[in-house]
Amino acid sequence: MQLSEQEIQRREALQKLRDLGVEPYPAEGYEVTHYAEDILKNFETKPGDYEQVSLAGRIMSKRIMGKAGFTDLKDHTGRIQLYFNRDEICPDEDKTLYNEVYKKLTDIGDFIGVEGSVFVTRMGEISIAVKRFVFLSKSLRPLPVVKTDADGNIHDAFTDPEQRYRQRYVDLVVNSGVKETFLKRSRIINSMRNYFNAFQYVEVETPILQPIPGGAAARPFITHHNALDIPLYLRIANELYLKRLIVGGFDGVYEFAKDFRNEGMDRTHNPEFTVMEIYVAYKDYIWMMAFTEKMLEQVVKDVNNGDTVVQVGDKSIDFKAPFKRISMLDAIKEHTGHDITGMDEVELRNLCRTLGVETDETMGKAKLIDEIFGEKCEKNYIQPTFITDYPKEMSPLCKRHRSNPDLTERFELMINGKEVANAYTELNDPIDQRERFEEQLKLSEKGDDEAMFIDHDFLRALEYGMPPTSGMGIGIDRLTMLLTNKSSIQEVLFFPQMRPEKVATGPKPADFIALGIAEEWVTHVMKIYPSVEELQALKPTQVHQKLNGYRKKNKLEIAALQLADVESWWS
RNA sequence: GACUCGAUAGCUCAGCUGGUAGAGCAUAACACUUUUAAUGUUAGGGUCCUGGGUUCGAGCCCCAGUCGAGUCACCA
Repeated sequence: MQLSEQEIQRREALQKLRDLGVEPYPAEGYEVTHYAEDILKNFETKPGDYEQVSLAGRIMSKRIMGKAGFTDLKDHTGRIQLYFNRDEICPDEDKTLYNEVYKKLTDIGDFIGVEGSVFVTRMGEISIAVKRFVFLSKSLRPLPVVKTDADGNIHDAFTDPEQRYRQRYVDLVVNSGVKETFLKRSRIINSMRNYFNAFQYVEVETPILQPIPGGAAARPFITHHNALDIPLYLRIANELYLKRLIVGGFDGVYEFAKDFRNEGMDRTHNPEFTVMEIYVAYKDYIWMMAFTEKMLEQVVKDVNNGDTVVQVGDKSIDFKAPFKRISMLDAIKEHTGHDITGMDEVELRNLCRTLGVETDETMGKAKLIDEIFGEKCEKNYIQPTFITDYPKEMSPLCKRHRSNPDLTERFELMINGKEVANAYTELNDPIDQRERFEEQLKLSEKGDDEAMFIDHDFLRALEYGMPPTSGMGIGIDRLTMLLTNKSSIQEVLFFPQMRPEKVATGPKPADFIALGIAEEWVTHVMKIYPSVEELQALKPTQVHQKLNGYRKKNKLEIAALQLADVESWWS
């Protein structure tokens, strides 16, 4: 491994610490009595509470000035300044702890624990006068140093998205605000969970590995189970399992589920993503609309200091319930001026041409309508809006509309021009469901690789009887993007999927050690012979002389090689 | 999948018709007892993403590739 200058220096510092009897990676825990945020917030009103404090965290910056030095410590609540005074740290003659250990052997990134008292510097900054400090963990790699000046300008920000996503741990340490996004994500999920639990609905877990990837139209990931010797799919949805639970007698079930879809990746798509799905018995989609808008209003209030208005880019979005409701056909009428009620496929195709919406031969009636909606209407719904009553062919798991057999009882919730939630009055007629699956099978035979499989066990469950049920799914990643004002899904996933990093293909010391070369020799051997192959292409005598010559020339403090040793590298 | 842009020191970035690489921060050394992006002086640090090509000479020009970002398409 090729170490940079700074990495070598830190390894040397590590050794010096040990030489001085300081353990850089102690085994025991460290007792923390206070946190940075608490001290900064409350010291001035109750200074008496902070005469003796103990904190632990990471060193973020260091400013030494002779016999005193300032260090910024970051714990999980924030940053606070530490004041190290030489004679305070080292009251006796021996000043090593200050001059060596503190001044030279602590680095940005190290974890330390400090004890001391809180005071205010002449510059007016609340700080900790350190009396004792210990190493908790030495950092061997330099962190990027991001500085903020008095006006709040950020200098030398760590901005390269590739590095930020691949090394999220670094991003979290040095970039303020990143952690807040993820804390908010957690609060969004907690708020939703609390809302459901208040209704006594039950949080459940259903299989991620599924023999039939059902519940949505998407290409799945496939894997193989060795003992059963069958293919298994990573779920693309959990809908069919949650409905089985409704069949089994649950009144309401929900799951925060990771789903997996083997499709393209971009700003709004990650191969694995989180969806919350909820199913409630004896309800329909009308009820579900009211349930959903109240839930979202509550979630937004919970994460937004009680406010229902969220700033997203240059738009203000108000989550105050009730949301606007409009049927898909009315939406199209509103934004295109055309009433498509009762139009057949030919008429729709002509309309698409008139409107400049691209079509192709394989598109059926439903797909054409969807295309018009997606092209002409979707982007207009900035404020939360329920789009209702979708064409039947688009929704094979959704119940036929009570007053129009060509439509289904479905809604999607559009916010900021994008779909955030999707819900149905669930289809519970097993005969109808079987027919819909069979239509999907025909699509599949035509080559649609996203058409749904027939799940016979699910049909069997429906045949035992499922109560009228409404279900709703909401994309947690996309909701989080909205509420944190992020335009990329990668900003709301800790570890977004990335292409694997290229591994250095160069030779590894281990390859040479495997030949029997002594460890002390390996780095030198590698300097002369970059690969095992190049070394072994030569004669042992030649290598033997060359290496011993190298040893002499560079005055290496290691024993000369014997020819027999060198010869053994070829065996 | 198509197009556009990017990859140079640990980090952020500069670089010239094509003539062996620069700055700030970080690092090391010295000075300095309350600093605020601390400061001052000095020093070290680079396979200029990879591989080919053109050229006397390539970080720069050409070709191919890798990775990333953006736009579009596809997908929900």
